[in-house]
Amino acid sequence: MEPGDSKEQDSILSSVALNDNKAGMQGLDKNKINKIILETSKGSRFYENELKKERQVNQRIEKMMRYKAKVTEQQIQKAQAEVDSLTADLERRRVLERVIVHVDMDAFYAAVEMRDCPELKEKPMAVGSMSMLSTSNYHARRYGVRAAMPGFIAKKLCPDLVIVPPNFDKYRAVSEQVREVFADYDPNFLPMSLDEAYLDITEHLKQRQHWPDSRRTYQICEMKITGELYECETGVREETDTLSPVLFEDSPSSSPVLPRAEEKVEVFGTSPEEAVREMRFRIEQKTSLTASAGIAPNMMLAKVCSDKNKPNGQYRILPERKAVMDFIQELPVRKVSGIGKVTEKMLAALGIISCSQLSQQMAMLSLLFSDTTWHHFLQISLGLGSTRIERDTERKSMSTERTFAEMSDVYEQYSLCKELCQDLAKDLQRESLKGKTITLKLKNVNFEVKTRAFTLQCAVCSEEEIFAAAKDLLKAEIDTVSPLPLRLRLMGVRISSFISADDKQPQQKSIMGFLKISSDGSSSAQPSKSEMDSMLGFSVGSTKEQCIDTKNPFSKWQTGTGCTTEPRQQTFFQKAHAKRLRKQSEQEETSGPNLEKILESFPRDSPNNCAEETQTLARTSHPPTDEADSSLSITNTESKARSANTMQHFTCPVCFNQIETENLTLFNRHIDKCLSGEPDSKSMNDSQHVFEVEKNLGTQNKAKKDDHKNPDLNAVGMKLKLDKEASFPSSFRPNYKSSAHSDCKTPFFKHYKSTTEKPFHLPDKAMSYSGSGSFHQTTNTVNLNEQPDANFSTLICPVCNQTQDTDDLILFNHHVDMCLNQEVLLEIRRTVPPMAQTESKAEDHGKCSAAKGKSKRRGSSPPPPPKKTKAIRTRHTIDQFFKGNCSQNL
DNA sequence: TGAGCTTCGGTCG
DNA sequence: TCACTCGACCGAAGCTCA
Repeated sequence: MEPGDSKEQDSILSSVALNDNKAGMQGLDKNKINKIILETSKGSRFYENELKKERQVNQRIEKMMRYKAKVTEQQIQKAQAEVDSLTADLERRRVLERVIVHVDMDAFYAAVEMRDCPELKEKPMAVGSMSMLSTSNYHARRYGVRAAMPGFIAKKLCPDLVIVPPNFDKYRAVSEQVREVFADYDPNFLPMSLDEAYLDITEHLKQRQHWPDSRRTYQICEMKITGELYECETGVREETDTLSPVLFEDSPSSSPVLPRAEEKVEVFGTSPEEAVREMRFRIEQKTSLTASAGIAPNMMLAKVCSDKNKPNGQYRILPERKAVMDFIQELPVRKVSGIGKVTEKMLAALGIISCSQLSQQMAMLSLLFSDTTWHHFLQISLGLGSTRIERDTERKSMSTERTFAEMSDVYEQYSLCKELCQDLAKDLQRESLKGKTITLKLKNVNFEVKTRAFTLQCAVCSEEEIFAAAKDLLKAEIDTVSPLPLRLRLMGVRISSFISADDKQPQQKSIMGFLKISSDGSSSAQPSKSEMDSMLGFSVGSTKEQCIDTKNPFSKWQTGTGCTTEPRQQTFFQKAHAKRLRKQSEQEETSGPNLEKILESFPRDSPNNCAEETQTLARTSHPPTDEADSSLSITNTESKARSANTMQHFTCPVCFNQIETENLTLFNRHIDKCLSGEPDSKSMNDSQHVFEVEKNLGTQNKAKKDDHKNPDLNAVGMKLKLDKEASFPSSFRPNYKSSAHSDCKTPFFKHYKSTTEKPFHLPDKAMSYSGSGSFHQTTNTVNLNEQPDANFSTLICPVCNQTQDTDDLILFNHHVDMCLNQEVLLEIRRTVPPMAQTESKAEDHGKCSAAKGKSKRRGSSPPPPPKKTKAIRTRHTIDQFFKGNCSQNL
């Protein structure tokens, strides 16, 4: 089928056409509305992209139908047996005892605006903008104007439409009032958004049976006339005719008419219907807004029911199997939350429109769809859903994105990326979350969406850490289309793979922990006073695994952490290191170089340089590859050096010589040469005044080494294998597949520069940790004879801090193992709670399934939703509905 | 082979 | 007057790698 084909135009209607699956939109002239929508959309890039998506769905359907045609009778019979078995199991476990209520405020945002601006009451209005509407009132819905419709199309449908910009602070305040009412019926109610919630009122109803009438009696002013608690809700309007600003004259409400002013009081009964009517009455009294509700034995049904008599109505399914099945039989599948237009279309292709048809073809569905999907279908067809309202379900990801007019300017793109990371970091910190996977989402001007992600080895939460990752993903995309500009219309940043609360505190002392010498992750080349203090053991240090360092001019990735929001504890190795430093410090007070002086030999880096970094990257977005790979991490400093147009002193982290240059590319080359073992004439000419003590130490060691003359050591020592790509253990490197700039040549050992000795001599001998407490040499061969002091190397045990006079890494590993066995175990025994203790803690908090690998995020009532309408992470997903039953039934 | 990761796309309001 | 299709979240499929 060719684009533009009339058949395809009919088809596309399902994509851009009116979705009238919403209260107040029945009986509209859909053809007329769709014609207008089509005319307005046609020819746009959006429309073209929708056509493309439509074709993809059609292909999926064709594929499904081809598969269906090949299904044999035998397969069907086998599938039917499985369906029957599962059905019987589900039936056995059917729970009808709970009374679940779904409450949904009617046209919430629009209703609030109409309440506060009465002249809007009689007009078609919507809340949103010309590009997108959040909701519309019922006058507007008669024209086909609905939520998630672009304002400009809505204007075509209804030229008189008044579009009011949203005021989320106001909606949040009203929502809070509504939630106060909810809490009286179920203190553990589950808010789904600002205007929706699930409640389990089973316990409330039990108590309610014993209440005197007086406790169920309300005056118009929401005053209980008698009883100990004489309360009057605030914000009550005295006049009845101002109570319902939404003006739903055609409301199919099944609830009794609310009391009129002259009646003054209303006594509510003890049944579920009466309790819910009372709740809605109180909401209306308190906010002057109406709500609709559904009452059913589970969440899935309650949700469908709340829509049944919308607006300002309620509907109940009795807790009997027959009542449930009668309700389900004729229910269109599209009415079920979680079944959208694509699933609806695929089911329609199989002749399935209603839930009864769903159950008739379940065997076939089990062959055509994944297990998860057809299990969902089966439960829908049986009218099953979650009977437990779980408030603290685990959030899986958090993101933020923005749509804008075309953006091709690289500088703007990086700036926006930074801004998004900032927003995301704030949200993360608000919910005390840390995640490991950073995803960049890009939508180009043709509406094509791309996501690019990578996963770090440690969870992060700060703006800098997120941006460090996101900017590289962005750079990779910019480079991909280079020299053409990346023409964007949307950018988003997402974080996922959250670590659980328990994981936030390390439970195991690892060798990795040792290598995080950076004390607080501030990671400027010049340690701060606090960092110094920390290194000297005067304050706690970080325990986090390797994080991105945006500020270190030498290293994009380095040990240490920028995760600064949590109280930090020193690892065993950090303590050992601090202890060592303390000793050295004491020694240096009388002799030897001052620690701070040595550290000053590193170039200073601005503590707050991310904006600058963004600019740098933006302006040098297409650097020559050879420069980019080795010096990306230095770009920031480089830019500053360039912009300042001054000579800067840099200390090579490999040979430790000071290099004076204004061009960091040269400095990078120097480092590369050092790493590869080549002499660098420039560096050799530069001053080498810094490490006298180190040289002395080296000389001593050399003398000792020469004494040994071990033939085995010579054999190994002349040609050591060096992992040029990473001069720190490979296991510390982040998983960075998605970026072309993972090359990291200079990190890690910079910290040791702060000491008067080289604890690992890693520049000379790169080792990687094998994971079992030992180090091993890796890959590239380097002739150490070409390096100063290259014909021997001194290894210092990271545990006991004693110099090991051997080049034999096997011997060295053996020594480290021995030390680890002794000291680490002692330390772990002393500081880490026994495993059993941790597990019992998890059990205390977790419910049912909470004792799995993942731990639930815990906490009491969440604060008002930080992100627009999202109050709690659960959504109306099929999964959510069946969660309770799944755990019970499946 | 299966766990983990990445990408795509479905759903909701 | 004009404006010209969002943002958040989750899950499945497909891929990679040990």
